[in-house]
Amino acid sequence: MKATYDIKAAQDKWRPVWEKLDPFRAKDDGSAERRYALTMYPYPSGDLHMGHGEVFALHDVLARYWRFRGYDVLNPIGWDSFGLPAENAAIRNNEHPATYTYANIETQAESIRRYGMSFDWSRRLHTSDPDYYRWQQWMFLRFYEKGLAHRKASWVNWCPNDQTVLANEQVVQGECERCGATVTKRELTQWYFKITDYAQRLLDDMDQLGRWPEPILTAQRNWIGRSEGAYIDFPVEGPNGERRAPVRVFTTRPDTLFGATFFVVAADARLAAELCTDEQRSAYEAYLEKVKQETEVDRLAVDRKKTGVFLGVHATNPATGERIPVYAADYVLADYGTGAIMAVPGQDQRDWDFAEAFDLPIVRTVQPPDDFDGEAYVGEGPAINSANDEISLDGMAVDEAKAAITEWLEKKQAGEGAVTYRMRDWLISRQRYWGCPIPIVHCEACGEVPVPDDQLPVELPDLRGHDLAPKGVSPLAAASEWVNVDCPKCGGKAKRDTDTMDTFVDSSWYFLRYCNPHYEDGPFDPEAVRRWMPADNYFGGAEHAVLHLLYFRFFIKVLHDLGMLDFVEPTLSLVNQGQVINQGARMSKSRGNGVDLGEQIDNFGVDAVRLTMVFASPPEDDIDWADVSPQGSVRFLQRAWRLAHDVAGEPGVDPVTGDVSLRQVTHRTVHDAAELIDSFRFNVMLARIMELVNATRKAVDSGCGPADPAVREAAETVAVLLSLVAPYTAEEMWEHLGHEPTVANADWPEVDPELLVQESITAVVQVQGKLRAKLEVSPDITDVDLERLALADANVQRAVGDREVHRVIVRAPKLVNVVVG
RNA sequence: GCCCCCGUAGACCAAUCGGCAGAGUCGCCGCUCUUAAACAGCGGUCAGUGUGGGUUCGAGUCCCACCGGGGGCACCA
Repeated sequence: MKATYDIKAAQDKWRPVWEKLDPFRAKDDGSAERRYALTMYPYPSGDLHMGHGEVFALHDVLARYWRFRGYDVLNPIGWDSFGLPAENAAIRNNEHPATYTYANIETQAESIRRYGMSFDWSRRLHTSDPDYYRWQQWMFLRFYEKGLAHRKASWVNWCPNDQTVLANEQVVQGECERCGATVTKRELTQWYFKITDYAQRLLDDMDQLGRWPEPILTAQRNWIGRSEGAYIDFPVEGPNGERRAPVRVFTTRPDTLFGATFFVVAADARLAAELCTDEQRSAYEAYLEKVKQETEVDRLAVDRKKTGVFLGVHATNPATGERIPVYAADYVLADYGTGAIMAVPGQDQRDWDFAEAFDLPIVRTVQPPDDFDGEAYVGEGPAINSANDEISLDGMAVDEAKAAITEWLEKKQAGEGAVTYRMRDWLISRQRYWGCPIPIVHCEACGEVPVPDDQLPVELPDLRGHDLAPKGVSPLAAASEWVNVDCPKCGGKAKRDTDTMDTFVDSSWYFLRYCNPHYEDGPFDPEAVRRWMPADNYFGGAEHAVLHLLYFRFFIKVLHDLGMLDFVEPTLSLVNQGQVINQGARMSKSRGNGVDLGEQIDNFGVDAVRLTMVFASPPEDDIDWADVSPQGSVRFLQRAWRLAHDVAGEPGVDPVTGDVSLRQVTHRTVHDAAELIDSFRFNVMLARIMELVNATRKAVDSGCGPADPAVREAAETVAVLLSLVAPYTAEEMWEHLGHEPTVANADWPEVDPELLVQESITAVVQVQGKLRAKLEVSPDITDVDLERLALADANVQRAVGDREVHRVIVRAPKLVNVVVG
């Protein structure tokens, strides 16, 4: 029976020691360069799950590594503790959401501690604490003063299950991102943050995000959806020829203006109702009623027939002077561009479909290729049918024609070049209880009145259980004592705003608060933030690509513009960990393939689970738990530990007299591990540690023996490197090797550059690209010498035979390639 | 439909600048230990890189097309 250690005993033994020594508290005293290691804070739903296990294990490698390298590391943890699951649980169990929330936080905190994370617990925060959301209300008021938070009436996404509105970002394929219910539309007055004002800067500043994953940047670019084109004004006249106010459209194809044969307004846009004549009123209203019934899913269905209704008025095409009919239809969106389009069936398939359904004329203004047999032609080609008395586009390429017609429109004051974005403003109102109240009072006399700063926080009233049952309006509306207040301005009768903020507002600034979480003079301590931000790395899931990861960028830009920050991006480095799946599929109750983190830890120990998480794949790849072997991780950790057990030399011995070949492996491993961590290749780093363990084992058993100073050096190196991933095992090793706890305070092994230099290197010799010989050469051999050696080699000469040597490519000291005729 | 990422042993994954396809792990096979088995240890095993072209002295790596998987956007004018 080989010597082993008991991981469970080690877990119980070291936790109190670490908590006493508390080595991971950020010093923030200027004694070392600062690094901010940020990881997405958890939502307190039950205990930690496998996903937390992965992201925490990965994040901790980096945080512990930076500390080893002498940085003063800020590695905080907190909880995203407002949100619907707690509220729904409270309704079910007739209790207060706080009860469920804070109980889960304690459960998770305990699990995180057991998991051996190097967090600085002194900075812990919860977004549901009044101390936290107070400052969110304060920032909301600053946004409000700048016109960046405002109320407007609009058709909004409504989740009939959660009984609340949703932001565009929270609707995925027409379904609620949270609960999966089919989203419907409602016309409501809601609070918005004007993220659209920042669309261009959100795009431009991506240049700074050099260490963000490309897929996230692409997703954000798609989401923002920048389009270049032009606004064009169309004069409108009523049924008897009376002139009406002109209507502006946005188009990306101003070059096709001559082909605009009709005009469409979004059915649900106010403009449609305004344009509609009395004769067409009932037809329009019937149509609008039908449109309103449609869900988002219906609307997005493919191969949908085009529908619409004539509004009784005509527009005039400013290029052709022709009267064209104006329709209302649901294929035009009210809140994109101007809510109205010029329809060019010749160059747009949607318009083509509508033209066919309503028997409208089709004029091509771009010449399709001879072999084109489709309907609308959207490709490149020379303009045709595009001339009037003042301008002719005929013969021009698309880009040239766009520029020419835009210039003409601008000269005629009938339009202008323009850019629009697909992204909409961020809808932040939620008709639910467990969130940050919006600090606005609605006064009968004064209208919207901000709650004065000195009356913050607006705390949530004490509601629980059935008080919180969804009724389509916020549960806060029923708390009459809370709702009815005196107007802060005139003292008259007023009511509090009863909506709460989207919890993505909470997560847009928590990392600023971490820098000094007990700061009392503002949402964050500007000096502390200057010292720590932007975060040096952020670990978290890719599911937030166009949610949190967009919102927090927006928030930082606004705070910058408010003069509160001197940077414009929250972090320049982001890593998205993959998901932990099982048997090729996401874990779920219905599949019955769930894996419980706690059970895995009970079976294999914390260290083996963490090691498995880090070793299984590159951080950004999914881990299929069916493909990995926590038992193999246990085996490796025992092997590593056994090295410490076998070391026979005394502590403090100078390793220089030790076995050189083992020392070379040790030093090479330390050197490479640093580079691998810097490039987030943690799985490869672990492979290198395993290699070192194997080499040391060999040295002990059949090499220099357990008493050689190089063996001690190697074992100590393994302990330090391994502590990044397996802190309990590393601590056991460190103690066994005769050192005081904690290994976290050990010095990062210094690399001796001389031990990285190899005395000889294997050069390969190819003939016609095929391997023919290997030569042991000095690493600093010259091209000339290497070529001579290679050509003299018997195998090479045989491969060359009597053919003529045309060319010899030499890449000393690694390779020679002989090209023969 | 448009855009992005990824395809390497039975599985998970390595392979700095284009330069010997294999570091590590799992699995499997054999041996050692054991009364036996498990555990553990030691040794071994298998691919020419999704397919087809191209560039190059040389391609897993660069380029093009296609196939397969994952993701984003999508009636956005």
